[in-house]
Amino acid sequence: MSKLNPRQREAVHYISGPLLVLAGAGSGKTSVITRKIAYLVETCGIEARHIAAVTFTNKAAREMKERVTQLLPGKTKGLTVSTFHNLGMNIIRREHKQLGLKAGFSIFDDQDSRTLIKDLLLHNDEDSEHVDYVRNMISNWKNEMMLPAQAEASAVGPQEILAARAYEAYNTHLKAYNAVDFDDLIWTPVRLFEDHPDVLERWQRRIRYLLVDEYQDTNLSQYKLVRQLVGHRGALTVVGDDDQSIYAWRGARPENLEQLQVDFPSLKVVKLEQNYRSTSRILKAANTLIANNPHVFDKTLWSEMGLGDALRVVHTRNEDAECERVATEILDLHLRNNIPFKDFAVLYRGNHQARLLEVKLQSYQVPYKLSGGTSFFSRAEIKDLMGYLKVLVNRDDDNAFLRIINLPRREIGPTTLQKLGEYASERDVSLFDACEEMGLEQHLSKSAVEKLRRFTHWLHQKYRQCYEDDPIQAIKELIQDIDYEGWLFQNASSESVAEKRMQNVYFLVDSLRNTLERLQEDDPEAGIEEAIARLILLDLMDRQEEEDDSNRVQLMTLHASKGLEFPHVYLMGMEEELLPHRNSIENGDIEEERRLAYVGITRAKKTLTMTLARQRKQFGELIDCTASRFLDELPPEDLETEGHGEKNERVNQARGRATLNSLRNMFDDL
DNA sequence: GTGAATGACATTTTT
DNA sequence: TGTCATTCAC
Repeated sequence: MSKLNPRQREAVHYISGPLLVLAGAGSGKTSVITRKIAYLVETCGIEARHIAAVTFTNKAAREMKERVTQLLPGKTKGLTVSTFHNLGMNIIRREHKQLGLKAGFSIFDDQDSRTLIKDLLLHNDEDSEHVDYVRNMISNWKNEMMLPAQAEASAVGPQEILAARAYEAYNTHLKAYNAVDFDDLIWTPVRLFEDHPDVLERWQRRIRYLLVDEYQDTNLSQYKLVRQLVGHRGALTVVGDDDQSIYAWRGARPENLEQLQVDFPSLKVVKLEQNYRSTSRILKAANTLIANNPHVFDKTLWSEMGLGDALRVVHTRNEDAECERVATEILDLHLRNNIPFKDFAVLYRGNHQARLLEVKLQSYQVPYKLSGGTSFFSRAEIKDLMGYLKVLVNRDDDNAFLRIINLPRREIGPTTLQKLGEYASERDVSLFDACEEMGLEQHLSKSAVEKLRRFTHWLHQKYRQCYEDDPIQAIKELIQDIDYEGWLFQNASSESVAEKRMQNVYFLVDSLRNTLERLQEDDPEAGIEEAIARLILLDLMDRQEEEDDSNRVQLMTLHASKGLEFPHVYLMGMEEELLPHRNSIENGDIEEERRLAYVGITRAKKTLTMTLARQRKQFGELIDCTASRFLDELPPEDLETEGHGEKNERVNQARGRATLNSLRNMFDDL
């Protein structure tokens, strides 16, 4: 780790009051946070267990933790470096009794929420078309800390009122299921702290210095949580960049940066403007572009990384030519200049743009990694097993119960479940408990009751084994008991798919064991239910991918690229209606799109190539495209345009062919 | 329970 | 134009 520059040092050493670090892209903000933690421990004598650093992603948290551990070997015991959601979960876990939650409470992920909302809407005879709309509304309300009643009171129009009613029902059901969703993980602690100052005080005593990363991405409830934990002490450092706020559509409030000055009149502001990532020309372009947005805090990035190449703007005939160009050029540079594939990243606005590119990369056998897409936890086999685990530790989770009750087949069909559901709601108990009630026999056939009880009885056994014996062994036996492997092979399209899925299942069990072991290092009392909850918040996919540190071209959306850097960046689809996106143009949200372009540009270390197509097939129709307004906002003297105007078209095609031929020859030689 | 047929859809998605 | 999810017939 290199020496800190004066600004960075100032940010690290300032501890006498609240501090806002405006950290431009690539200005070494992670270094500042990690060094500051080390400084607090070593120089200021604050124990690690009294320090908390909060980030948004697991990846950032992991990285930070690793770097702190390097700086402070053996002195990080008890240090909290976690995501907002993880912190919230820990608070809820410790205080669950006050909150009316039972120990093994379930955490509903996006998909679980969706399913529940869908059921609720159908149940009320509403069309289920608005599921996503309602889910978004509920999430927004929760982030804005509005209860269902408040939401309904402030609702405008029938659609919103409907959504607010669904919100009410949704919350009631969550409660009955002994479950919380992602948004609750933040908001529930906030409400708890509001109602119980004594509890808050306890947590304030525990967290004596708080550091928050990516502060521009905090929403209202996260902001509130930060304020509560900090109290009046002002022992707070937040790091953020208003120019990289690209999640406003998800409730993020970049205004929270400005709000700090209001909340803490003594706030000190430090700007980090030296960039250690990109060449001057790339930074100049980024600065020029973002200057078109209004700013509360002005900053200008500069670097000592040399002038660098001009930014290239490549016009192509259509999206096919665009992808072809990117794919062949990467392969060409790889073969000719020996540049490893992992030094390239291709960024785009929407996931669909990756499809054609994938085809092209495949045809040239260029290895690539597509990030985004289905996460580990949305995979069916993982959801299945998680369903079992959830019911195992939380019998009230009807959602999980319904997922697994007939999987694999136990000959328990919809009719049985319907009747069971009616009986359960009549008796006001969970489905699981309803199975065991004596009265059930009057509502269901003898054989149906028996099938249900065989299931609950079996699960009870597993439960006992979990808590009296080895939980991991119990889970392994559970998987064997239901012959999940057999079920996978029976249902998968091919053997290799089934094998892959079974591997995922083993991977999950393995991760569970690791998580449990690590938890028990800190707290020998930690049970399997804590490990399960922890796992839901972790994206295992990341780690699985990271393990094979492969040499592949990185493909991702602009959003996903935030926080990363690559020597050579391709920015595809620099067109009006794509970047800025059509919807954003309609809503007038150009500024966030501009920040998105800014984020993309600032990912590049050495070269940046922006591509666009003259024509693009959209929904089966051929559309003429206009170059993105953002291209006009870049300094022309730093751009090198290629393929613009009809005349050059033939030259380009010829060049494309020549490139291809030379590549073919090289392949033949190999 | 499965497969074909239809129809709606088509931004971004840290947890 | 592809994709997906739902639906219907078997």
